[in-house]
Amino acid sequence: MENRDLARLLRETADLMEIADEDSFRIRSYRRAADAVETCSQPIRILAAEPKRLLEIPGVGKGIAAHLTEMVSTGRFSEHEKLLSQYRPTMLQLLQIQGLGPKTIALIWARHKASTVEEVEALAREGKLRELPRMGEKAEQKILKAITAWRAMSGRFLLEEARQAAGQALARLREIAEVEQAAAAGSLRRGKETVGDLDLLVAGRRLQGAALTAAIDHFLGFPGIVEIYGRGESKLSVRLHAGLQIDVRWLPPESFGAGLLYFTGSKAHNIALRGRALKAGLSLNEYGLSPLETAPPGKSKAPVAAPTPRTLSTKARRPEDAPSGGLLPAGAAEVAAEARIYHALGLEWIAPELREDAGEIEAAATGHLPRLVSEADIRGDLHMHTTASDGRCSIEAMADAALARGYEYIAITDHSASLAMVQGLDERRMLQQLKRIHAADASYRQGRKPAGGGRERPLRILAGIEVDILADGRLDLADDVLAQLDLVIGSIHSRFDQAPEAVTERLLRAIEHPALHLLGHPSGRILLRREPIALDFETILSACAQHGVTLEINAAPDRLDLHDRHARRCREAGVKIAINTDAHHPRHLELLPYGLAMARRGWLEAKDVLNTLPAEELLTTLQHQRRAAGAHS
DNA sequence: GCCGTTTTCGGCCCGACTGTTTTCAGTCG
Repeated sequence: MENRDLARLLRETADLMEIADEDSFRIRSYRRAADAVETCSQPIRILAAEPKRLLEIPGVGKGIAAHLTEMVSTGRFSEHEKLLSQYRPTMLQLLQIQGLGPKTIALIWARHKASTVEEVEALAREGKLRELPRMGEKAEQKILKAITAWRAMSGRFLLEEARQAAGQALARLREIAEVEQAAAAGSLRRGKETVGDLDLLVAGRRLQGAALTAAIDHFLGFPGIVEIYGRGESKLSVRLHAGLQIDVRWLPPESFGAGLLYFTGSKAHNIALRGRALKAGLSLNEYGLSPLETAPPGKSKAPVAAPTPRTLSTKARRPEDAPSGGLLPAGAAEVAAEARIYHALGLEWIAPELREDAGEIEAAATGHLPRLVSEADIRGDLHMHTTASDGRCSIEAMADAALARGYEYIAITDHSASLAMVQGLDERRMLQQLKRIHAADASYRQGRKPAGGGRERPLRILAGIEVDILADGRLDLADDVLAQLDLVIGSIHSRFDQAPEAVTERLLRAIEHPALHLLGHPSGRILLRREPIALDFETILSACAQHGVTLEINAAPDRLDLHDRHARRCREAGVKIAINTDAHHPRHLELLPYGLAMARRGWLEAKDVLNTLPAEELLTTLQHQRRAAGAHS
């Protein structure tokens, strides 16, 4: 059992304990232990050989250590099984439905013996839920709506989960000597925020006959595989225990570029490309680009070896400029293979994130593709938490991590008091925190050596806060304190189930506040559990333009709450975007590629992004922004 | 459950918000 499996079992047990109405502190211990196990740098199954070493993990005591030892040695967890026999595994799904909590689930189970989404849905439709205490027609409707939203999300996986699985599966494939090329295609490569299944492509000259059979057998030894859907001439289809489907296809080496292009999609992009090929008398499929059957006599049917058209030769992007921001670093050879096809169609190579038939083909034909923002453009992170609220580490630890990444600045933005669960900062504690940030800034701006080596560099540490936007649009921290901060992020932390008009109104009032710099959760869309709310985004956008407020792309994989089409509208409206990781731990800075993927899908260039500015320019911009807003109000 | 300790128990996780109330339970972050 890997750490992630152990953490999952602990979390599921905690969820079931909640339904069983057990002690909340005990439940919290299970969740904390799950976090600790998941982030533990060493495999628990190794540590478990010496039980003392398990106790060294913070959050793991005698009780949890015994549970871990049981899981590692027997592959089972008796406490988990006991709760499951008492309740039902499907209740874990019910917990994912917005508005359905452990108490309600326990009540529905006690009264109706209903434990599946379908059963609860039926009860709601029959008007039977309203008969339960403290439930009414409104609550029933809300649950039905939440079930619809849940259905839309289920069966899809967060980009992060898919990328991890793809990384492991690709590593397995690359162990095979005959595999010369291997890459992930599909929506993962396009950087979509959720992924339905994985498409992996492999190619090798000797990958046929007995060698192919042996290669497939080797891949089937991949530990996560629980089911084989199909094993055919050109494709293998399996399912992992988490439910994710992986399709592996093998292609002739000369078709690898065409295959990558074809299986990366999107469907709309492929259709448009094929149309363009047809007009040029060519046929495009997953094996290559070739002259049409009906082509004029004399033309061979051999695949077109496509030279770069002269008209594009000066503008064509070098493939190495292109790879997608680090999320899935594509090999230069693979990109070059794709580029040959694009060039043969009179197009520049198009970054996978843009392939939606949303104007990218026209732009590629005329040399007007955006120069997409990339990891190297980002100079700092403007949204970070520390132990002052729910972060795990000190200001200095976060600063060191930023320094190691080569950043020029960071902003420390802990939660404000309304987020009581994490002991958010009230005015008094914010002022104390401000002193600490100023002290750290004074020290780091003199220059520090990054932990991993390298020359001494200065780092600016900005003082900020993530304030809560209350239901009436007020910010939950006094104006005189807000005025002392470099950066104020406003986020909504409660009641996303308000009517969209009410949430829009709430955001508009916050945008008008002279101290607000950045709007978090700007589209009311937290990926993990919700469908987008139908906010009046255009009105929000023009208010941001008027008041100089920047919108945030939150790179945490379960956030990404600014949709790519919103990002693109920001660009058109001249409203800046900040791409932040919302880091609660130094490691979270590595999540930047997820935010970048969203930004790139929204066609953003470096100039559209606030945190590509050099430190001094950024500070000036933030100060100016406050003055402009102040003048307005 | 874990943690810390003036060591074996007491503290840890609470405010905003809604829908159902007629004073508050349940959910969320």
